[in-house]
Amino acid sequence: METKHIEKVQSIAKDCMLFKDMNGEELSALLTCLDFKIRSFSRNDIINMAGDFFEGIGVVIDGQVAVVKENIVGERIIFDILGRGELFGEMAAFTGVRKWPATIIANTECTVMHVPADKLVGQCSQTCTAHTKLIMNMLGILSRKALTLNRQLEYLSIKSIRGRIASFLLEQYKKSGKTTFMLAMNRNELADFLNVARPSLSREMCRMRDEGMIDFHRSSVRIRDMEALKAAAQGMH
Amino acid sequence: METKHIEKVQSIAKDCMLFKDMNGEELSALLTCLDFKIRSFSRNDIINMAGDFFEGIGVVIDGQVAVVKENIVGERIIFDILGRGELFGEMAAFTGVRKWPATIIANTECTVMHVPADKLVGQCSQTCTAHTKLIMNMLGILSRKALTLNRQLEYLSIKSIRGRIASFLLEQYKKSGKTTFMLAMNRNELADFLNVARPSLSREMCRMRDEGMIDFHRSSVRIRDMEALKAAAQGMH
DNA sequence: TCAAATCCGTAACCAAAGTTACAAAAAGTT
DNA sequence: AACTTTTTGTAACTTTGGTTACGGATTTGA
Repeated sequence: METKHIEKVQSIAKDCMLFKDMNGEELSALLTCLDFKIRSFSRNDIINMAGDFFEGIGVVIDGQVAVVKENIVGERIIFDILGRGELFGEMAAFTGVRKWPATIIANTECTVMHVPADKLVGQCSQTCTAHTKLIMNMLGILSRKALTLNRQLEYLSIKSIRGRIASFLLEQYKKSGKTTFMLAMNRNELADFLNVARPSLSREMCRMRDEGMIDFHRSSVRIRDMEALKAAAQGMH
Repeated sequence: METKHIEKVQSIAKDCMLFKDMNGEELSALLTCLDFKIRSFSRNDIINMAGDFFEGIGVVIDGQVAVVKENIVGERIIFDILGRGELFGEMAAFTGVRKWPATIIANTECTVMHVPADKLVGQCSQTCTAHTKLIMNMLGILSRKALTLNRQLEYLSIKSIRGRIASFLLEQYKKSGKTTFMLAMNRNELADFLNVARPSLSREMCRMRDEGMIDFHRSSVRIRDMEALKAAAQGMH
C-alpha cells in the first residue's frame, strides 16, 4: 500500500459513496486503517469468482466491472455494471459469508481496490470520526443496492418480453427525461439483462416498432406512443 | 409509547436481529430514544401500501406479515413472509426514499412496531452504546436482505418451471436436512412465489413425480432421486 | 483500405408454459 | 351428517418465447 495508491484512492473519493462527506484529513486517516490492495485487470478477466474465498469488498477505481451470475449450462445474467467509485461484495462483508455470492468480471480494462472485511467492521484502534461516517455511508450504499435488486426483481417478475422491454424503456425515459435516448447496452447485453433470448428480444422490439409504439436504430430509441408503451408495461396488449 | 409497549418490545428482543447483543439496560435506554408506535392488524389488512408516505421501518412484534408487489393487472408476487422479530422498510430508511417500495399485508392477525427513519439514522443526544450496536445490527440485516433478494432473483432467472421447482425443493431439503418435508405454502402461494401459473406448477410437479424424481401429497414432499433433482435445477432435463 | 470480427434483424420450427374449464378431494361450517 | 368452500389435479387449446441458422450492416484492427 504505497503513497501512490493512496493518491489513486483519493482521486476517486469524490465519486465514491463510501467516502462521502469526508474531508482530506479524515480520508487519509481512514485509508491508513483500511489495509487495502489495488490491482489492475484486462477486459474479461475474472476478478472474483462466485464460490471463491471472500477476502473483502471491492471498489472500482477505474474502468468498468460486471457483476454476473451463471449456472453450469452457461445461462448468464448480468446483475449490474459498475463504474468508477462503485462497490461490490458489500453484502458478503456484513453477513460473515466467506464466499463470493456472484462473479465479478472486468467489463473493460480496470483497476479495483479490495478492502478486508474485518477492517471495515472492526472499530479501528483510535476512534476516528471517519470510521463512523464510513459505516453510515455503508448503510446508504447497502440500502440502495437492495433497492436495485428489488428493481431487477420487478423486471423478472414480468412474464412477457414485451412487458419487460416496455418497463425498461419507460425507465430510460424517466431517467433521461426525453423520448429519444441511447441505450447503454447492446442487444446481447440487454437480452441478458432482461433474461430473454437475444433473437426473441429483437423480434419483439420489431413488433413494437411495426405497431408504431417505438422506433429505433441500433442503440438509439424513440418512444412514439407513450400510452401504448405504458399499457404494454402493464401487460395489456 | 407506554410502559406496556416497551415491555412488548423487550419480550421479542431476543428474537430480533435489530436488538442483537444488547442487554436489558441498553435496550431500555435505546427504546426511549426511538419514539416508536405499535399497532395491531387483522388478516389481509394492508399495513403499508406501496407508494404511500414512508414513515419509518417496521418490526413484526407478533404474527406474520407478507411483503408483496403487484401491478395493475393484479399479478402479485410474494417477496417475503416475515415473522416475529423481522424487519421491513429498512431499505427505504437509509436511502431517503419517501415512499414505500412494496406493499405490506397482514398475513395473519399481527402486531407491528414502526420506528421513524430519522430516529434510527440520527445520533441520539447522549452517545448511547446501544445506538452504535443498533447501526451494526442494521448493517447485518440489510446485507442479509440483499442476499435474500439475490436468492429470489436466482429463482426468477431460471427460465423453466421445472428448474424453479427443483431449486426450491433443494433449498427446502437443505433447510430441513430431510428428504421428506412439509411446504409452508399451498399451491397457489408457491405458484406466486415462483412466479408461474398454478396449473402449470401442478402439471410440472406431476411430471416430476411420474418420472420418479419426487413424490408428494398436498403439502408433504419427498425427494426420491436427488441426482435427478439437482440436474433439473441446472436445466438438464 | 481491406479483411475479420461483431452486432443485429429475420425466419422456420418446436418446446414450454399460460388459459380456461371442470371435477375430485379435502377442509371447514352449520 | 350434509352442505359449502377451498384446494388440487387434469385436459384441451392457444400463445409465447427459445433454438438454430443465416445474411447484411457496422465496427475494428492490421
